[in-house]
Amino acid sequence: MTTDRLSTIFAALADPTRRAILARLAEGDATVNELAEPFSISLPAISRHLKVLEHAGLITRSRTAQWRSSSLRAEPLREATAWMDRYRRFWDESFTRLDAHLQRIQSEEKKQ
Amino acid sequence: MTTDRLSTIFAALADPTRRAILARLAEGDATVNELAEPFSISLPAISRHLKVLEHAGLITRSRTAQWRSSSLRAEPLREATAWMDRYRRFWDESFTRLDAHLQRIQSEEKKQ
DNA sequence: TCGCTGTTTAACACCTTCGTTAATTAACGT
DNA sequence: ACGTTAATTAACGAAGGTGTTAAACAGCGA
Repeated sequence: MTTDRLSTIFAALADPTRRAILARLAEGDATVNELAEPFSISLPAISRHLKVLEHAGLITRSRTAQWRSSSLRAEPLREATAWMDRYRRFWDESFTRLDAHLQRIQSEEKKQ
Repeated sequence: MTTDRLSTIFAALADPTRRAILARLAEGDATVNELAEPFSISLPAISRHLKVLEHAGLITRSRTAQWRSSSLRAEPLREATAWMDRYRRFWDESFTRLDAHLQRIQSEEKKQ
């Protein structure tokens, strides 16, 4: 149930191991072994996580010799953020103030 | 596997039906029946989606008489956005410019 | 070619998620 | 009390995610 892009992105982010991998990649490209090192899970498991991230567009992969290097591609996060921004006024103070300001203007316009 | 807050939030957002429900709630509170109306899935299914959203803190629920009204509580989206913001420099142009600016300042400080 | 290192694929188990229908609970109105 | 409306819980099945170990594949280097 679901193959839309946003769902894929959010699903990819819904795993702490994958988020940690992204965090690691933010510091620079890394091989599968390097990425696996901090975790107590097997290499095949990491390999699958990388496949999920790649499928979501959150990483790209290149190979040199027998090493496969992953690099961060955070553009999908922009999409995700863009979606969430629709709800910003429900939490963001400055947005609330802006909203109040606009309402004030509106009600003043009505008076005239 | 996983009960950390951020995972719960992202997992909740990884479903298009749930995102649509949030979109609907952005226009105002609604009962379960009202929320179910646009979808071709059963009421129990909607009821569970609401439970997922509630568990993620994305909605709160109140009851009056036999109706249970849901209302949006987007604060968790702020948390999610906050997490993603760490990667903003990987996609946002203005961030790149800011980054370049900061690096310029830093390297100039080193010269002195 | 052989062996080593790095990584993926295969096969399996387990648990969770998502949907269904049927039954139950809750509160209202008569 | 009874029937109706609103919503949830129960019980079940299909599908998918995550992890494991063992086997396979890929590329290097002697």
